[in-house]
Amino acid sequence: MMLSRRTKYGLKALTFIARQELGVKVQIAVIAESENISHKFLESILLTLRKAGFLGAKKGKGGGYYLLKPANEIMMSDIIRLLEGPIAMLPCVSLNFYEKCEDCPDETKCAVNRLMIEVRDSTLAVLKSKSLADLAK
Amino acid sequence: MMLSRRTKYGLKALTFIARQELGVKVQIAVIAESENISHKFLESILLTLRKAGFLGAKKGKGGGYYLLKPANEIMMSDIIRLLEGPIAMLPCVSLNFYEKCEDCPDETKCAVNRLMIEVRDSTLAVLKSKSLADLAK
DNA sequence: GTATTCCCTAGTTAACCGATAGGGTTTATA
DNA sequence: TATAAACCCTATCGGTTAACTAGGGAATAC
Repeated sequence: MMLSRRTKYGLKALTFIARQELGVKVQIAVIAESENISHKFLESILLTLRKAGFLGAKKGKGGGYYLLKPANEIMMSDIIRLLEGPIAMLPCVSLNFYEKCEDCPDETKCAVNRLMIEVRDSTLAVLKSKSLADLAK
Repeated sequence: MMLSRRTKYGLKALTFIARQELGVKVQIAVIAESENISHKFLESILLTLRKAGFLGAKKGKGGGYYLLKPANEIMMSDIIRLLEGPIAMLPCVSLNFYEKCEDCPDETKCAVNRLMIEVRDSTLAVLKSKSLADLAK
């Protein structure tokens, strides 16, 4: 139910980067200090975001991270799926990470399944409607 | 982000009980077998639900668990708060389990905070509108 | 060529989840 | 009143994961 620090830090870092002028490179150390995040931990989070294609990175002096896409095209649902995993609260209602429940013979008859589909849809409606640009405002 | 088995089993058990005639007592063993839940684990879950006032219990032969309130007065938000804990995805946006973030100097200025408030509200809207009677249907 | 900055793998520690163990207590009923 | 049925309660444990931490490697600007 809880958001991991990983995701929370990732969102904060992205927001920080999105607030810079377009194309400006931001260093891990700068974000880490400003947002009170462990440097090394943040490093691994930004690496994940880079590998997934949200961030670009430049090494060496004057290097740093920068957005690869306009902030208004980076949707919260995508970031959270990447850093946190499924948005659904049960594997059996996950759109992107579906897994059958062991204990449930027929999930179409499962009351919990039905409830969690509704929760998923309402959460997804929010996360799909919010972009990084909204966070940075 | 994920719902614990504890909560899932608890919801399934409550639904099972709610489907009985009013006042009928249901034994742990019956629910455990029907829903494929470990007997001992389910025992501890039902105990929690009883102590919180959702279930009554009768000991001895012919005993079992039964609802203390009509199913349509038992709201999902209350059950999930009891079994799972906070509905909010960050302590700093939790209504019932609020905690300040260590890393955030001012949460009114925190973009993640604002986003998670929206997620919380939309989740809560669903969970407050659904009762055990809806699940049992 | 050296300081800067990101890249990558692996390890560590603490907490937690799901489950189990093993009794104790109450109650119905013969 | 003996017995079996059923819930009550605490403790423990193995496995997994989260949140870091360590330490070096590779690219780049100057």
